Amino acid sequence: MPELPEVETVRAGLEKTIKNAVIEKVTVRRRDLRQPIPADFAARVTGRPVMALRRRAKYVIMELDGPDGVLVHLGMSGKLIVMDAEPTPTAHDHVIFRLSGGKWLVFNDPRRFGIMLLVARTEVEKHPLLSHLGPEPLAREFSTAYLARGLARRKGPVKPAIMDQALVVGVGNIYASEALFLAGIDPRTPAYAAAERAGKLVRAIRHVLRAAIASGGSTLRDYVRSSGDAGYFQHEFKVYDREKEVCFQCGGQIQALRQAGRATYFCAHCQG
DNA sequence: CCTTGAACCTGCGGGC
DNA sequence: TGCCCGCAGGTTCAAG
Repeated sequence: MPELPEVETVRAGLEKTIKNAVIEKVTVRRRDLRQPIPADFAARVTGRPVMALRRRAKYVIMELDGPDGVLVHLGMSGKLIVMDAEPTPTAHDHVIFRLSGGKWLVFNDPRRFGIMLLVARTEVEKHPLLSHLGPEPLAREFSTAYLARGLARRKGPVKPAIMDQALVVGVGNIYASEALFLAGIDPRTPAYAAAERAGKLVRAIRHVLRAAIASGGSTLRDYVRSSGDAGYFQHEFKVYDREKEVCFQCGGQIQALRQAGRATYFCAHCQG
């Protein structure tokens, strides 16, 4: 469910509402997520202030006072919601934080593909879950030359390649299709053949991610911001989830296909 | 290495 | 109405 823009929106919302709050009490209602929440999680987090909220790839890191940070991944269906009153626990509310200032933070994840772990703050980048990650798409490191090199050694189609978090992080199934449309690149193009248009693709990826962040992300089914509000970038989709609809650019028909098990949307006329 | 497909799990919508 | 199938903003693992 969440790609970089959604995770960044959640991070920013948490920063605004719970930064500097002290974690007064933690209730772990269910710990069997993609990786189990450690047995001592609540004890180690209780009593500590939230000093900063960071994001790396699709992970949120709540940095605590002291050596640790809470590493959170939302998987496909995870939510982090801040409330002003004690929540009545509902199905799939796995962790509930009571914070100073009368705030509550709820981690809800129906499919349980998410993660909530404690990691040493200085070791975050070295953690096995994060150590293989490529550059942030909005950072300088993600340059035309870098992407061209990365694409050049791949034989498969360009769309799954840009979704590979080892090449570049944060691009998921929605924004991969959208970025390729903006760059005018057919998603079936072999990655090595798209390498010559890497500059265009870098700009398209950055542009679509920035625009989506500005809109608070995309709400299709269940993604919501930490305030509980929906995002609205879904109204800006050019191709995603628009099979058989009219291409806004050429009037042709948007097509769908399946690549590496994921739905891909594109306009065959605009994307050569 | 790179690629693909299956697996993880729950809920929802469509077709019959 | 109810059931079965397929599908969903992700990641990891095995196997080719």
